[in-house]
Amino acid sequence: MPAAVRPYHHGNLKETLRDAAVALIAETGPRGFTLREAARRAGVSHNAPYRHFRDRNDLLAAVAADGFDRLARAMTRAAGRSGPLNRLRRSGLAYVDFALRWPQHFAAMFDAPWKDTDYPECAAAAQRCFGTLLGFVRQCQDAGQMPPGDTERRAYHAWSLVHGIAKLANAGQFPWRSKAEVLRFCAFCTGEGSVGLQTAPQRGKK
Amino acid sequence: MPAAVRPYHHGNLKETLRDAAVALIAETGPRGFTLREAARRAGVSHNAPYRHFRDRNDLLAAVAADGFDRLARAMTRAAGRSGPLNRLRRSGLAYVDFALRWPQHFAAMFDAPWKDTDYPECAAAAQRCFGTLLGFVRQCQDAGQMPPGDTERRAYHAWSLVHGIAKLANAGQFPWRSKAEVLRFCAFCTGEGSVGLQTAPQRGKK
DNA sequence: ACCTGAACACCGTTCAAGT
DNA sequence: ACCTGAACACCGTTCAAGT
Repeated sequence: MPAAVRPYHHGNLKETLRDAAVALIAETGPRGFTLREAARRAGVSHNAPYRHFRDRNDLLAAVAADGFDRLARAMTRAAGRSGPLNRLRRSGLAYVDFALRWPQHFAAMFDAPWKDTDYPECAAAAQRCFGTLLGFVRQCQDAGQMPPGDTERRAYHAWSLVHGIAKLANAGQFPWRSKAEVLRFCAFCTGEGSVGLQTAPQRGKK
Repeated sequence: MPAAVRPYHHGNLKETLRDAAVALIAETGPRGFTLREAARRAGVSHNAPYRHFRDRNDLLAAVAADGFDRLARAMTRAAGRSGPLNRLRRSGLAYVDFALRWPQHFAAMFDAPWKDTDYPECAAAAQRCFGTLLGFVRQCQDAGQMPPGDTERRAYHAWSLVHGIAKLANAGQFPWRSKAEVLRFCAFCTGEGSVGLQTAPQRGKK
């Protein structure tokens, strides 16, 4: 057997399996994904994956970690080089865009049970992702475009908003059918001089 | 066999199965839930459920619809009889509280694939749930506590925020370990004269 | 109408065995 | 070290059959 037919003995079976899992999840969702089918696509026996992953959840965690890396890159890329507040908003739009573009990948990142046990590489990737957002919020504060203090909480606040939009959109709970409409809604939520839901100014009070 | 031993021939097998599913999901998560185990707990054969539910997803949809009903009731109850803005905030807190108290039920409501096919009773229950929120936003606008117009979008905005908080909390993405801390964060997000993320006032601009 | 048992084609996971 | 085949205890779903 030439090496081209069996390249899995050279150490890249792990990545091959992860990519097969990504493709499989993209097709049928995290629930439809099976270890045996991933192995089948990688051209190995149904329990070869156990040489590289503890169990099914461990492979899902690898998919999730890969997703967090891609998401962080997409946010940084989208932010560009404009003012801090616009960078924050654009990264939020990129977050929602990512979720709509790779709904299954997104589900593997947040709905999988990888918090049950320890999947350090996955938690680290998620932390890097949040760190990107935190940096943008800090820049907004440094530039006087957001109130000072509570930097972490404000970043978690921004994350919650875009995460909720992404999740509800993927769950089909919004009336908007196209991705463009959802992104317009996201811009609505983060626009108008706030990155949140506006209340009327408390006139006459204090 | 006395009726007490076999009460399932009288038409309440459907509810019994749904409650068994709820309990099962609460114990092991939506993924751990199986039709066969639910049937076992209900004391019927492993395919008796097919008399009442099309398939596994159909039973999950019944669980989800039940969850939406409970959530809507919890939000209305929590709102109480104070001012409109406080009612909106309290219902948001109740939303997050519900998600933290019944994480698996909440997952069945939003992560299950019941949007793939038609589960009308589930969609209707979700709509009633959103309608509660929409009513509170409208009352805020009528009382001049939120800017007029875009009522639907503002309600979806509020929903997105609390949904994101609930989801990220249940995914273990927040640093806060206790429910009380998460609820305090939720109050932080919806407090301070806004129900969203504050940006600094655009001084000097228009 | 409602429920049952047997059957089919799948899973995840384990284990002894091969190179 | 890395991979395989057989085996175990599960699934969801279908179908002919029972009352």
